[in-house]
Amino acid sequence: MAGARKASKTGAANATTADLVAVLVAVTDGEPKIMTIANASALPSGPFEFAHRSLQTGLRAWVEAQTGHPLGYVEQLYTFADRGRAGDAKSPHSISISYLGLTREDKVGQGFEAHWSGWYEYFPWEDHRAGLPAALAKTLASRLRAWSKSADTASLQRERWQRVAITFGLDEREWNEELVLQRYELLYEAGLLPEAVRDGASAAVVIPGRPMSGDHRRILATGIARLRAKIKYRPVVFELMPAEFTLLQLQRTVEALAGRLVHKQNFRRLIEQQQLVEETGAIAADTVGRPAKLFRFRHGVLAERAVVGTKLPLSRT
Amino acid sequence: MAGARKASKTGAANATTADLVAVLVAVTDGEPKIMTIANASALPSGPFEFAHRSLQTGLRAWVEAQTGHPLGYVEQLYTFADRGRAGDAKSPHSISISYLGLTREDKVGQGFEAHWSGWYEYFPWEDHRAGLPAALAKTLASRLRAWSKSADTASLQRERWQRVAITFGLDEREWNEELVLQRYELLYEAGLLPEAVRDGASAAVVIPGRPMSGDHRRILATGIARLRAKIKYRPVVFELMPAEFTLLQLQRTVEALAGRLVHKQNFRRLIEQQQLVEETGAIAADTVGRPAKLFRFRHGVLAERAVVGTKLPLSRT
DNA sequence: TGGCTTATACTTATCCTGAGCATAACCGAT
DNA sequence: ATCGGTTATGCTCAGGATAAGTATAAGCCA
Repeated sequence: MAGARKASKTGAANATTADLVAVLVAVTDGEPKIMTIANASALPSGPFEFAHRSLQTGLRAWVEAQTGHPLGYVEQLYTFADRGRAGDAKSPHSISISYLGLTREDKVGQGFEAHWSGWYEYFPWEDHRAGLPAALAKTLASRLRAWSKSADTASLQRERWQRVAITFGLDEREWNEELVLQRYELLYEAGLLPEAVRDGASAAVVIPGRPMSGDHRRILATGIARLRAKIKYRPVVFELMPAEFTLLQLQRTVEALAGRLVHKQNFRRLIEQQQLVEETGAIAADTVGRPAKLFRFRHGVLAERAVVGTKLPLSRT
Repeated sequence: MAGARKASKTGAANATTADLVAVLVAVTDGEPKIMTIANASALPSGPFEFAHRSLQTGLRAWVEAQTGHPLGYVEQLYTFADRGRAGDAKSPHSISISYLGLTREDKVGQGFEAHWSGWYEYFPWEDHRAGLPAALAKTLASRLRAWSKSADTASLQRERWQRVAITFGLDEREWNEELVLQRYELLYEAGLLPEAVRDGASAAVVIPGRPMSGDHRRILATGIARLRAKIKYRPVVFELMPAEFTLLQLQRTVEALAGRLVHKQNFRRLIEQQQLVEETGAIAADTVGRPAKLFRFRHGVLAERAVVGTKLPLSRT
């Protein structure tokens, strides 16, 4: 290794600061929420310090200090450097290491300026459960078309529109709920977000959706995308559920995260055939309609199976 | 945000150094290779510096400086802090940000101490294409069983063995090629790797497989795992292929990465039905047996489709 | 009791996957 | 020219998974 570093002008001059940022998610009454601070304009975060034994313990310390909420399930999201965007070429590099955490919502304790905010406040265009509100759909499409048209050459214009159509599911294309980050970045590039204007884009019209400080809305987009992808192949939804739940509650949680509706009967079949849950024997109270059986997550599956599916035609011989 | 930091004891004392590490992969003649330096004992790496405009440009600069090889396709892998393992509680935190890169192998230029090493040298137990060599299989199983038995209580022993059986596909379980990192970590925990002994494990017997300095073998495991997962749902294999190739060459590359054999006819069907490739019209020369058609990657797919499949029973209404 | 709501069971057509058989096209040795 | 070896390529077939919808059950309330 020593040899590997020869070309480096090493020294304290290259020190950086590393920030830990948390996207902490819960779902309550069919609405996905994220833990926010600073008047709902930022995610819980803080610098990685000496005292922290690891990145995760550092993150846990910050989240607890800022929100009073202990972290349960956590996974790393992405790491990025903040310069270029901030524009200050002389400041030391700053790195953000982001994490996704899953819990159940509970009261925010006294003395904390934290609270739970609905994530669709920040990404109204991501909620397709009831179809996109006509007004928003119209605004989006027209602004994006205008942006496409503002390219210099005809071929660039076509290129831009194709990208728009794919990421937003326009022109007969399917909506793909996982492209959260791509949509955010496209909107940023098109100058349609307050963050873009803040960072120096020519002040165009801006689109509905609450901004956040720094790169936090981008980090949130990364977290939503990861979660939407992950619920499809790992049983992580259950981190967001109470100990006992009905299949409809489970379905509503999934729909809240995915931003789309699922087919009820087929959803049940999927859950049951994978043996992810077991009946508790109890029946849900306080419901309209026929009462539903209560289920609990079969924690055994975590031990029994490692992953689900392959997409390669493996050979058995 | 300012308010969010109140609890912090800020100051230069919390500076860290960030290292960029590359897992640069190529496949030649059906063998996966990685770019190594320092006598094949380390991955290309170097500190993130002032001069670097972004993490990726920093990485590219280091890899080119150390190996002469330009980076093509790159994606971020994982970020981790090095302390605890290194044990030095007083040194400033050091963070490693790792990346996966894909290319085609070519000559390493004069004056570079870099070269391409087969990745199965570091992970002999990961190559299941010809079935695991009987000797290695026997060694592994017996050492792991011994480790399981060395737990204190009977229930802990069972727990350990269940973990072993799942990650290594023992006791009638299926081998899962994606669990590269889990297997590495289990072997580390069991004290069966030179790295574990180096880091202070009681010096037990050690298992075949070349170690690397620092956390580099762990990073490599992360890279292999990511790549094995990714080839199943994104057309990244083509980054490793020449411009024109036969379907068998493509298959051999996939098999090399996955460490398993695939069913030939079904593999072709899969590739063709997804319309990932198109015929060039040419025919492969210099072959035994019936000559094969040459294909090229249809770059169009990247634009046409964003992702492949969902696992949710989406509703159409 | 009828109407509303949600739960749950089944059916049907289609598509995807794993596995294998059969044939085609080339080479080299006899 | 033919046979055997080798790889390429086409095709079939059964079983399982999926998408979509129909039908029935079991509560509540007016």
